Amino acid sequence: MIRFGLCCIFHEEPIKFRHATAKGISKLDRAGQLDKLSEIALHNANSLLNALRFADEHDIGAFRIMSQMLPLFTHPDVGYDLDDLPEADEVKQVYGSVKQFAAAKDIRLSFHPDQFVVLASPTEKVVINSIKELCYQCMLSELVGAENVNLHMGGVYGDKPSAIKRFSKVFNTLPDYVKSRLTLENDDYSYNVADLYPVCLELGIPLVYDVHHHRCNPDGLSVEEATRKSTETWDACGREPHFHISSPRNGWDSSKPQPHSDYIDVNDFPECWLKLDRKITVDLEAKFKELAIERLRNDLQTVKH
DNA sequence: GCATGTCAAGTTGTG
DNA sequence: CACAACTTGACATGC
Repeated sequence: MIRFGLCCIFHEEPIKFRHATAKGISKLDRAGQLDKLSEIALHNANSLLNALRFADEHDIGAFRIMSQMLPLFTHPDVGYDLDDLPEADEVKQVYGSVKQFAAAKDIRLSFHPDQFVVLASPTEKVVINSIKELCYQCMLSELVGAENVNLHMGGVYGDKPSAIKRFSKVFNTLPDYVKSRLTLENDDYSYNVADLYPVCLELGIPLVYDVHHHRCNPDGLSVEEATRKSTETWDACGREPHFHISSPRNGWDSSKPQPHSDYIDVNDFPECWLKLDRKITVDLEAKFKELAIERLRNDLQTVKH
């Protein structure tokens, strides 16, 4: 009933994704830049396919794809189009294999743009860059068959309702291939489920419920209530609910419960998720990645809940 | 080789 | 006011 999701990378399994720095790339001439970026893009595409094979063999039903699959794609100076890469055809072919494999094995794919993507920002330039990044990730989502591109609302700027209004306004201007993939996740400082639920319903955006963030940043809702509200937003578009879980590295009593620990403490796993009589996705945000999934699965079976 | 400092980008809270 | 935290360490440089 529960499919567990792995986020971005592996801890022990030797499947690696490569990066590039703008500084390093800038030193090359344009042809050299595209050669290197192409090489990394093809490497990462093959790693993604290997990641899905691993997932299939280990009963992992979801995988989050790292934003840097195509490094520096939206960078103002060294950014590029997929077709600029010498190996664009090979890269696209591997993406096609990824899409086919994920569909055949029912592995749910998602993206999680990083903190620089803030549609609610009052700074126009930040919004423009954010939209550019979302267009990139949604374009890639189409090629590899990813369902979700999951966002945070971002900053408050001293006035939550105004920030949410700015978000809505920008959201409505986005092209369909972007709009149809975006989801909103409650965060650990600013926006909780109570804040996001109304705007998610209004705009038809599914709400990804992160129970760890909810515990760091409570809103008066119980875990059960927040789970129900989130589930409702997924039902509204006929899709499978998607949740996140992690455990605090320094324990719940510390002043900083936000940092993630190596594994998931089975006691942090909401009992109500086990009782939902339906298929759900739970991404594990834990440093030890595939090892954490194996351990949690084991703990859930052996530890009385 | 291996150590260590650095890396495009936003926003918030802590020490 | 610098730094860590956020979905993630890897790359570049210097010895």
